[in-house]
Amino acid sequence: METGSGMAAGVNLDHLNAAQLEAVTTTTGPVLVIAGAGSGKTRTLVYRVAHLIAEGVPPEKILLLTFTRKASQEMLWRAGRLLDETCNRVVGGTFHSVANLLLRRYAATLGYPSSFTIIDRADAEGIVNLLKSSLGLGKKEKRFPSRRVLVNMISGSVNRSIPLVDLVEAQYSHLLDHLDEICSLERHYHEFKFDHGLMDYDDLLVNWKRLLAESEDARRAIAGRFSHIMVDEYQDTNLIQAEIVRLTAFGHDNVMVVGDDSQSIYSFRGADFYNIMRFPKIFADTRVIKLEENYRSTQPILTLTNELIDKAEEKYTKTLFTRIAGELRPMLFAGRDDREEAAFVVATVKRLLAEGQEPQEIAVLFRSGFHSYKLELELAAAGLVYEKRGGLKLTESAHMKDMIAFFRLLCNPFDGLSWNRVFLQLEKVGPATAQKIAATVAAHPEPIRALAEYPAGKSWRESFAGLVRLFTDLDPEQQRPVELYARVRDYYQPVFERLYHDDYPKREKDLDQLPGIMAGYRHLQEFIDDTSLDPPEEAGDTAAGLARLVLSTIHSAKGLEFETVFVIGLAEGRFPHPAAEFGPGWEEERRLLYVAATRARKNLYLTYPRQLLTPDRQFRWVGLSPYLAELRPGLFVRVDGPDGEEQIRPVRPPPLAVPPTAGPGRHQRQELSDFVVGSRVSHPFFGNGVVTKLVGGRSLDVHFDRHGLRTLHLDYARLARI
DNA sequence: GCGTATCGCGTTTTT
DNA sequence: CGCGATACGC
Repeated sequence: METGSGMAAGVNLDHLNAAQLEAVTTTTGPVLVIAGAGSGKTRTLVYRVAHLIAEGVPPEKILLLTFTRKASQEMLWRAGRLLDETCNRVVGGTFHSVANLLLRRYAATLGYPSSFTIIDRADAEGIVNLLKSSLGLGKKEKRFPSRRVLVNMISGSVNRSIPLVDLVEAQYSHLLDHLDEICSLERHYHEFKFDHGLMDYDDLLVNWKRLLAESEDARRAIAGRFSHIMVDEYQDTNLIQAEIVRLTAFGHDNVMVVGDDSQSIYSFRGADFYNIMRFPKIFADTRVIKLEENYRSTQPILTLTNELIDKAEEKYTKTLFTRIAGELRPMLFAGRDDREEAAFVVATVKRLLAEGQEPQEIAVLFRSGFHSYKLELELAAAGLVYEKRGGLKLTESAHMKDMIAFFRLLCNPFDGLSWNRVFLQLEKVGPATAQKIAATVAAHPEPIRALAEYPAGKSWRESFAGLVRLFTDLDPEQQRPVELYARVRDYYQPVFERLYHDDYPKREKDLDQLPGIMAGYRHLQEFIDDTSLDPPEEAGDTAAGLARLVLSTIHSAKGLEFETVFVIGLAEGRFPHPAAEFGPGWEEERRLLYVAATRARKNLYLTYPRQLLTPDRQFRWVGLSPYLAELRPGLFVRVDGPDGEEQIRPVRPPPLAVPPTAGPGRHQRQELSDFVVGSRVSHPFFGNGVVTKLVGGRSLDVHFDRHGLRTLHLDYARLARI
C-alpha cells in the first residue's frame, strides 16, 4: 500500500493528518473513527472513497450510507471534485433511500411484495386515527393515549426492535390498563398497511433487515453487490441499522464508520450511541482511530463547547483542540422578551451584512420550530429574506398532498389513504362517505373499475363522474409524468380554488413548481419515491440563486457549519425542552446544545428572553438555560439589553423530585448505600471498574480499568455490582 | 347522522 | 398553521 508520500494512485492526500491518513488507507477490515465536531469526518470519508477508486475498486461496489439526504448530496458533490463522473457510480444515500432501492430490486424475487407506496408520519397517524375510530376507541376517552403517543409507540417499538408490550411497560406504564387495545391496534395497523401496499419509514428498514437475515439468497445477492461499506454519523443509527450494516458487510467486513458520541441527538427515533461502543465487539480486529483536532472553530468557541460537554456524565474522553486563531468570545444576550431577543438578532445580522458577511454564512438555530416565529416577523419587517429549515416540508402541505395523491394512485391503486384524500375533495362528501368509498374501491381487485361502477350519491353524482373520467383518461404506461400532471391539474384546479379560497394564489405557486420537478422523471414511481423520501425544497427565489440567511432547527443543522451562529431561546422552559426528564433525556438536550454551538466557525451568539408567555397567557420570568448557567463565568461575554441588572444565578440543573423510575428498563432504584468503596462494578459503556469514592447526592466515583476515573449518577448510570 | 363553516388554541426534534 | 370543538343546516 502506498502511503507517506501523500499521493495514492493519483489522489492527493496531503492535507489529511496522520490519523486520517490511516483511516483512509486502511483498505481492508473494519475501522471505527471516533471524531469530534468539526474534525473533518465527512472529508475523511470522501477521501476514503477517492482512495479506494484510485486503487482500482469499482465505484459501484462502494456503498456510502449517510443519515440525511443533504449530507449524502454534499458528500457526493465533494467526491465529484476529486473524481469527476466516477463518483456518480458510487451507491450512496440515506439508509431509507437505499432500502427503497434494494427492496424494489430484490424483494419480489424473494417473496416479498415489491409494489408498495411509502407513507410519511402524517399518513401513519391518519391510519391510526382511522383505526381508532373504527375500533370504537373514541376521542372522548380521556385515558386512552392520544394519537401522537400511539404513533410514537408503534414506530418506536419497531425502531428499537422491541415488542410493543415491553415498550409500554418501560415508558408508558400509565397505559398498562389499555394494553389489549393497543396491541390489537398495532396488529390492525400492520394489516392495514399490508393490505393497501403501504410501507412506513420503519418498514423500509425492518424489511431490508429481514431480507438480509431471513433469506440466504438475498444476503448473498445484496452483500455481494458491495465490497466496501461506509457509514457517516454512526451514532445516529439504531439497532436495526447496525444489524443491516453487519449483514451487508457479511463475508468481507470492509466497513468504516464515523461518529461522535457527543453529537447523538436522535434517541427519540431509536438511535443508540452505544452502537459505537458495540462496533468493535461486532467486528473483530476493528481499528479504532480518534480525531481530536478541530478544523472549524476558534479557540474561544471550542473552550465553551468543550466545557459544555464536559459536564455530561457519559462520553468518550475527548478534548478538542484547534490551531485556528481568534479572540472573539461567544456572546450572551438577554432580551426582555422574545420580541427584544428577535430585535437583537435582526440588528446584529444587519451589522454583519454591512460588514460584508455573506448571508448564507449566518444561521439562527433553535430548539423547536415555533421558537422562531417572532424572529420571522421581525426579519420580514426589516426586509431580510431567509430560508427556514426543519418544520413543514413542501410536500407536507395539504394542497401538495392532494395533488400527489392522484399520482400515488396511478402507481398503487390499492392505496386506500390516497383514495380517501381524493374523495374528500368532492363537494358534499365528508370523512364518513369518503372512507366508505375508499374502502370499497381499494378492496376490489380492479380498483379503477370498482370506481367506475360505484353507485354515487345523488348530491355528488356530477363531480364523482368527473373523477371517474379523470382516472379512465390517465394512463401511466403511455403518458409521461408531465403529461399526467397537465391532465390532473385541469381536474384539480377548480377543486383547489374552492377548498383554499382564502389563500389559493399563494399555494398555487407550489403547484406550479411541480411540472418542473416532474419533468426530470421518466417513471412516475421514481417521482413518488423521491417526494416521500426526499421532499423537494420550496423553490421561492432559490432558482435565481439568491443567497439567504438560514433559520433552522438544531436537528436540521446537523453536520453543517456557518461563519456566524445565533442560538436563540436559551431559557429555562425552552432549552431543554420542558418534557425532557432528568436522566438520558436531559443529557440529550445538552448534546443538542453542543451540536448547535459547534456549528459556528467564528462568531457565536447565545440569546434568550427573560420573559416567556405561558400556556395560561401569563408572563413568567425565566432564567438562563441551566446548561449555560452552570458554566464557569468568563467563557462568554454578556452584551445585555437596556436593563441588564439580572445576574447569572446558578440554576440547580436536575429537578431532583423526579420519580426514580426514570432509568430505562430499571425496576428497582439503586441506593448509594448499595455500594462500598473498593467494590467492583460494571458499566455497559465503560466496562469494569472499582468504586473509589461515594460523593453523595446519589453520585459516586468509579475508576474504570480502561476509561479511568468517572463520576456517575445512580439514576441513570446503568451500574451493576459484580 | 352527516357535511360544512368558523373560532380559538397549542405547537419537540426527523428519516 | 393545523387541529378539535362547536354550532348550524340538511
